[in-house]
Amino acid sequence: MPRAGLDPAAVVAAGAALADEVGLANLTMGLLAERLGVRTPSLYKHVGGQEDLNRRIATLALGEAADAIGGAVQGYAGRDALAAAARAFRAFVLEHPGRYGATIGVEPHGPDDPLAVAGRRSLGAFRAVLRGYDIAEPDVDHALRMLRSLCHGFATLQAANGFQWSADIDESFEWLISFADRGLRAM
Amino acid sequence: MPRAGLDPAAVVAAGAALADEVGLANLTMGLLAERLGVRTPSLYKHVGGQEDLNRRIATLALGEAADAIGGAVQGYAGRDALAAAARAFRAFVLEHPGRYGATIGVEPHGPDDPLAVAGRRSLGAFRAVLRGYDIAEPDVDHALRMLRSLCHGFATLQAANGFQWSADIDESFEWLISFADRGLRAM
DNA sequence: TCCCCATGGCTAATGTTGTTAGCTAAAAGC
DNA sequence: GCTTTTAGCTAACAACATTAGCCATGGGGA
Repeated sequence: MPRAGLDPAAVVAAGAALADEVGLANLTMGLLAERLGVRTPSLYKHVGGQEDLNRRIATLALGEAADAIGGAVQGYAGRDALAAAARAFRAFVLEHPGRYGATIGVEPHGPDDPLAVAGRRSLGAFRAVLRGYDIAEPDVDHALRMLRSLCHGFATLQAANGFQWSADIDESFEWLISFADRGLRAM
Repeated sequence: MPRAGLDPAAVVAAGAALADEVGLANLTMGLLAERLGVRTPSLYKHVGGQEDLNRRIATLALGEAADAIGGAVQGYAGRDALAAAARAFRAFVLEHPGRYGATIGVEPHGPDDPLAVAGRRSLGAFRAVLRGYDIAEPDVDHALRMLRSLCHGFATLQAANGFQWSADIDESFEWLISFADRGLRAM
């Protein structure tokens, strides 16, 4: 019985990668165990179960998304920052649909939940973009929600193949960035 | 053995209602059968299985959404139409989170799939709103995708309790409608 | 160096859920 | 009234998540 040398982080990382490959809905404990060269019940030594695994994948994903967006925005402001953030977000969702899907519908257990921390961090990356615009304080929260809805909606619709008809999707996304930029500058 | 008098439509309607009650993830064939006063395997006389049931619920939901939005828009144009459509859409998602959730990630099997027909119909309701603005033809598809992303993103984020912090959510949504209206009028 | 014990792996077993097979009685058509 | 279709049933099976309980590994202390 040679040891596999697993730990929670390795299990979560493999779970996230597998979710991206086969889709979150097809991520099964048995499949993940097989991928890790281990029998299914062994996973329970590292994660609490499927719900806990999903939570941890979501936390990982939100942290990675925050890094990706934050990194992309570095050195830019205004329209350039907005475009960089939006593109980085969409790229992340399209490259990692499984782990991003894990973030939908999970709620933090409290303000100290790592999930909540990662969520605030990724929100902060978007909030930084808004500092490049001249937005009155009471409007900032609304603008943030608008940006988030726009990016989340577009990326998830595309990931789910929700855009059926002809027009080019990349072009639509660039159009959408311009639309948001014009609106924010006009405030 | 008295007959229950079921048919596919009744099963799908009950499934949609149950999904709204307990959440799509908790919609189980056994629970639905119990709700209908029937044993689980009997459901398979009316629907092909869980995937088929989900598809049919999605089709129902898209049709209902199209009706709700189309009805709300009647007699309005421009900003009023946009606001009516957006509010009707969000109300539908919040009142029927289960059946709306069923629409996410399902793909039509072809252009004649009832799912595709219902999808085009609900899209048409949004497209009608855009006719009240002066938008150049090549921009219409992009604007449509923008509207859809905005409404879908906002409604699903709210349904998943994705908006944590303080600001009032209804107020944010109204703000978002104004934002979109200003942007569309400025084209 | 040797022992010990915490721990990560295993097998076996259980409960839940989706699904199929095959039977039977109720309805519907002639 | 007889036949045919069919909607319901029971029984059974397969996949999956999870728990219980066993045992070997391997690191830390005597």
